[in-house]
Amino acid sequence: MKLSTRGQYGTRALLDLALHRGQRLVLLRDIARRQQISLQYLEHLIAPLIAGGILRSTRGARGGVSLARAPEEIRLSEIVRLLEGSIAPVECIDNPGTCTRSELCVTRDIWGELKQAIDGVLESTTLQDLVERQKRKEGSNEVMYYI
Amino acid sequence: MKLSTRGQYGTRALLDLALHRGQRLVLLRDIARRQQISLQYLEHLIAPLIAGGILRSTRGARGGVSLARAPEEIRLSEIVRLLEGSIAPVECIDNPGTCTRSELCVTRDIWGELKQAIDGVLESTTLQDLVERQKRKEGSNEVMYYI
DNA sequence: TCCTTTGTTGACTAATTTAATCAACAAAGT
DNA sequence: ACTTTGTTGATTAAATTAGTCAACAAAGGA
Repeated sequence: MKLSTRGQYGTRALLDLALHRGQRLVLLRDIARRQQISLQYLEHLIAPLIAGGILRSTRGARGGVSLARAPEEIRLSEIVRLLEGSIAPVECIDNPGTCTRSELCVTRDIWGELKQAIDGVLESTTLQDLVERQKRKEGSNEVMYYI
Repeated sequence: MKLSTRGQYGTRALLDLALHRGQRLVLLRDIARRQQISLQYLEHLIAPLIAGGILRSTRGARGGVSLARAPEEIRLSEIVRLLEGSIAPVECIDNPGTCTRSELCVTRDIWGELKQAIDGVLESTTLQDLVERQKRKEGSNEVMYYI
């Protein structure tokens, strides 16, 4: 039941981007530095996020990335799904055909409820929620969001 | 965010045992057959359940396994923890020291809430709940619990 | 006592997944 | 042209998963 580094890093990267967006595009290099993620690894996490319509990017000098939508419109569930695939704890939730006992299996039912519980948290949290939490958390301190 | 076969098979095996317990001990061989799990693999899943005080076993002829406690007293959270380890979706929930940013990291906070949500489902479900669900589900039919 | 049955344990292995890195490329600006 | 920045595919080392093999331990029965 572990989240891989893809989901962890990807979420951190998007929060970092949401916190640092301004007039100009944000450089992957800067996100990588602030979040202590290897740039080359981060580049590979970016691709599915662009394909999924969460990120926009521009190449070349003065290029960089930006959110394709408002942070209020980006849910954690979407980020995790794009980077990790389905969050169903077992295969047979998404594909009942993979197991012949699916129809009568009550353990399957429970794993389905588990998936709903997970979904509840991820669906109800947006990038904006994380931004606000972060600002509230660091508010009184003078700390910046990992400069 | 996947459950491994250890957690899946282990839960199925314990439910099977709860459904089939009677006067005599239940044979691992029978559980394995009914649940379509290799006996040799099942044997390895049994060990941590015995160590964890969920199962009791007797060797030799007329031997077998039985629940060490009433099914009402066995929670899914315990089964999963014994077979899969911590259900925390990221390391830093259990060990904040593994990441230097733990204190100020709001993504960590969210993964903590995710863990709580998962725990909520697993803590609130007992083996007896699964037994009742199974009986209710098969009740009107004449189907047996995977003979 | 010896044999059979049943659970226990440790060693090993093949396949898969994870977490990256290397390297060539594409596009945008100067 | 040249530099900067993102894009993509190939490759790899390490870890994890899902088992199997095989020797052993204990209980009961003949």
